[in-house]
Amino acid sequence: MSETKRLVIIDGKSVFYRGYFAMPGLSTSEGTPTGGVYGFAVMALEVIKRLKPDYVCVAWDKPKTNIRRRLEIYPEYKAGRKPPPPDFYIQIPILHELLRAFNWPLYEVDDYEADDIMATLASKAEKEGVETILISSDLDMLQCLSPKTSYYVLKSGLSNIEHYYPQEFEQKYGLKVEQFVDLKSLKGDSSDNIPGVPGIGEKGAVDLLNRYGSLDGIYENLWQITGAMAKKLEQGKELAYMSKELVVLKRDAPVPLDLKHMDMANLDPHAVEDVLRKLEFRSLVRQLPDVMKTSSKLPAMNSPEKEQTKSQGIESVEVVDTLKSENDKLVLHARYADKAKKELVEIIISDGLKASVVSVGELTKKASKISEILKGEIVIAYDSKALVKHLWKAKIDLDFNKVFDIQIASFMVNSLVRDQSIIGLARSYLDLELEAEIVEPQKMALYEASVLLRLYKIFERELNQQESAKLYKLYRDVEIPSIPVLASMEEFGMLLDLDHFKKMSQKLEGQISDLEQTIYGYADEEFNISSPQQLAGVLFEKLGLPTFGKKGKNGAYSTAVDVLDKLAEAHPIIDCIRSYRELTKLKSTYVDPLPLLVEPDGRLHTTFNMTTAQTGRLSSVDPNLQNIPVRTEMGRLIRDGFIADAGSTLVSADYSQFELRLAAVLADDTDMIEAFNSDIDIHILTASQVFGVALEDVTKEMRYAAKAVNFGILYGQTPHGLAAGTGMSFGEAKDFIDRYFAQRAPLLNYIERTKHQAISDGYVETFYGRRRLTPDVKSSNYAVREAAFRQAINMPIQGTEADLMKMAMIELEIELKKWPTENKPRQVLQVHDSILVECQTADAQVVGDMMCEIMEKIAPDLPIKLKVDIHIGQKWGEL
DNA sequence: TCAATCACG
DNA sequence: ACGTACGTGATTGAG
Repeated sequence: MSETKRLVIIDGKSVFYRGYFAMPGLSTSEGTPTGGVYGFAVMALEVIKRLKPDYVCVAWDKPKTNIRRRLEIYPEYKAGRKPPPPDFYIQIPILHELLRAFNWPLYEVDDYEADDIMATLASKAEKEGVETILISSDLDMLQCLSPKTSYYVLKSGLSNIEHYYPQEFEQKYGLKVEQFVDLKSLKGDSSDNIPGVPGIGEKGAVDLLNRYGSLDGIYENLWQITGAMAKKLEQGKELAYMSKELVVLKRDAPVPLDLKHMDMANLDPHAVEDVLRKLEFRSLVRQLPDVMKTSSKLPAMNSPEKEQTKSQGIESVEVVDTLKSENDKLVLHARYADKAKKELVEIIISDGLKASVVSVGELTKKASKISEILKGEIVIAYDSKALVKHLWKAKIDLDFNKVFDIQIASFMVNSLVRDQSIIGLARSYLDLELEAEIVEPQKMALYEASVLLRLYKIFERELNQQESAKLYKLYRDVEIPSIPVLASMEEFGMLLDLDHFKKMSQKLEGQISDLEQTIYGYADEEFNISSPQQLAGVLFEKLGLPTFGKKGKNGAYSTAVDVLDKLAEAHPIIDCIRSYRELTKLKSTYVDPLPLLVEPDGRLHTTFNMTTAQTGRLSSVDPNLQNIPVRTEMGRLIRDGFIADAGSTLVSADYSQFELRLAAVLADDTDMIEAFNSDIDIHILTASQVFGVALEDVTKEMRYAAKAVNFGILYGQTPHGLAAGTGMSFGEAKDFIDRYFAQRAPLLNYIERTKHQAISDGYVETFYGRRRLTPDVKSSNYAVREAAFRQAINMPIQGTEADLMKMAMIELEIELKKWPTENKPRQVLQVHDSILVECQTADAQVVGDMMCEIMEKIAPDLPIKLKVDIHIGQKWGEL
C-alpha cells in the first residue's frame, strides 16, 4: 500500500446537533442530557471503523457574535438562526471530556467559523501530502474538494450520508469544484440567509456558469445575455459579489496543522471506554472492541461464508501477469467515471485472492498481456456489454463463450429483485451490506469484484436448477451470445441527416406557433396548452364541453387523446389541440434532441438494455431508438432523417404477425396455424368465423373488429376494454369475445392453462424456458391480481418473440461476419420484431435475401411458418 | 419526484 | 363493487 496518511476533520457542532435532534431527550439515569454527545460518539466510532484515519481533529463554531468579518459585510448573515436550546450548553463540557479521551484536539478561533478552520487545515494537509476527509453538514464545504480532499455530508436522519470526491461533485452539479462558490453567489442560500441574485435559481446559475465559466465571466459577457436574465443579473450584481465574499471560505485561520497532537496512535481505548460507560452508552461500549481491533487501511469485508475468508483481503498489485487463477475463474470488473458507463476509469482483474488494477490509460499498452491472462479462463463480469465496448477500443477481445455475466444471470433467475445493482445483489443473496457512501470509490470496485465471484457460484447453480437446464441453455446459447452483437450495434450507431432535422425543426416551429394562436383565439385567453390542468380548465369549465367523467388521480378531468377524439365534433379547438400535441411531441422528443446526441462520428449510439423488460425484450435508451415515430405522416418524416452512409443502403426485415403466430403455437391452435401456414389473412378468417359469413363477404369493419380482438387477446383484454378501443357497445364486445372463443377454443384453453400455471408454479415461461415470476396472482387485491394474470398471459408470447429475435440476430451476425468484401454489412437496430442493417448498396439485395432466409428458418422446430418482409432504401422512412 | 401524456412494438 | 390491454422511455408541468 501507499504511504499516504489520512486526516479526518470533523465539524464538531454540526455532528453534535445531528445527534441532538436525532435523539431528543436522551439522558443518563441521573438526568444529564446526552443526546448531542451520543450523536458525536456514534459518528466518532464510525469514523474510526470505516475510515481508518491516521489523524483526527475537530473544528468548532464560535457563537454568531464572534463572526464579525462576515457580519460586517452583511449584517443579515445567518439571520433567522435560532439560539441553541438550553440543554446544549450543559453537554459541551461532556463532549470535551469525550474528545480528551479520544485525544482529538478541538480548534475554535474568533472570527473564523468551523468551515474556515476546516478549509485552512485541509489546505495545509494538502501541502503535506496528507489525504483529508471532511465531515460536516454544510454544502459550502464542497468548495474544499480536491484530489486529496473529499467530503462526507451529513444529511437528515442518522445514516443519511453522502460522500463527495471532486468526481461526484462534478457529476452531480455539472460544474467544476472551482465554480461552486460562484454558483452559491448566484443562487444564494436560504439557510445561511445569503441573498444571491434574486430570480436566479440552481438551474439558471448552472446554465450561466456552463456558458461563461465564472461569475466574472458572466459579468464580462453581460452584453451577450438578453431579456429578463440580463436585467436580473445587472440589478443583482452587487448582491452577487457580496454573496461571494460570504460564501468563500477563509483559509488563513491561525491554526497549526499539528499532526502529532491528532495522531490516532495516542488514542487510549480504555479512557474512551470509561467515558462511554459513564455516559451509559452501553451499545457503544459493546461495539468498542470491534471498532478498535482493525488497523489495516483496507478493511476486510465481513464474510458469512468461511470458504472465502482467505480471499477477502484483496490487495492491489502492479504486475498484471502474476495473475493466473487456480480454478479457471477471473473476475473482470470496470470502474466508470459516469453513470452511463461512457467513460472508463480502470479495470480490475481478480481471482478473489489478489487483484490487478489497470487504468484506462494503460489499457492499450497492456492489451496483449490482459488478453493472455483472460485466455482460457471463465471471465466473470457485471454488464459485460458496457465493459466489452471499452475493451474493444483498447484492442482487447473477449471470448463470450467463456463470459459469465452476473447482471444477466441475476435477471434471468429472478427479474423481480428490486435492486439489481451489485450492491443490491450482495444484500439480497449474500446478506452483505456494502455501503457505497462509506467505501471510497477507488476501493469500491475491488469490493465489488470479490462479491461478483461469490454471486457467480449462486447464479451458476440457480440457472441449472431445473432438470432440463432449459434456463441455462437459454442463458448460454441466446442471452450471452447476443451481448457482443448488441455491443457492436451500439458501437456502430445510426447515421443522422442533421440538415433534415434542422429544416424540420424550423417547419414545426412555425406550425406550432400558428396552432397556438388559433387555440388562444378559440379559448379567448392565453394559457399553457401543454398543461393538462390548464387545458382541462379551458375545455370543461370555460367552454363547457362534456367530460365523460374521466378523471385522473389528482381529480382533474382527463384530456388524453381518447377523450379528445370523442370531443372532436363538439368544438373546432379540439382538432387544433390534437395537432398541437402531435407536433410539440415530435419536436421536443425527437426533432430537437436527437441531433444533439450525435457523436463526432455523425452517428447516434443507443444503449440496449437487456435487463429491463420483464418479458425478455430489449429496451433502448439514451436515446430510445425503438419508439421513433411512424404512425402519422409527420412522424414518418422523422424517420427520413435516419439515413445510410454514402454508398450504403438500409435493409429492414420485419416478422409479419409475429406475436399472433406465436400465440397460435403456444395455444396449439391448429386452425390458426393452418391459416398462417397457407398465407390466409388471419383477421379476415377470424371475422368470417366469428360473424359466420364467407371469407369474401367480410367487410372492412368486420375485419377491423376481428383484428382488435386478435390483438386484445394477446393481452387478456376484457369486453369493457374492447368496447373502449373499438367503439362497440359493451354488449356487442362481450358477445364478440364469446363467439371468438367458441371458434378459438385452444386459445381460451391456453389462457386458462397459463393462469393456472402462474398460481401453482409461481411462474410462467416462454417456449424456450425464459421465466417470469408471478407472485401477484395470489394478491388479495382484485385489481393487482387481475393485472398479474394479464401479464402472465402475455409474457410467454412476447417473451418467445424476444427469444427468437435474439437468436436471429446472433445467426445473422455470424453470417455477416463472413461477408467477403471489406465493408461488411452491419446490424444497426432492433425494434422487437424487426432488424435494420446498413450495407454497401450493391449488397442490399443479397443481404435482404439472407436476412429473410435466416429469420424465417430461425426455429425449424417451431410448428408454424414464420414470414419476413424485406424493405430496402436510403432512408429509414422509405422502408 | 410523480403523474399525465404519447411515441414505438 | 371492484376496474378494466401487454411491454417500454422521454418530456412536461406541478407540488
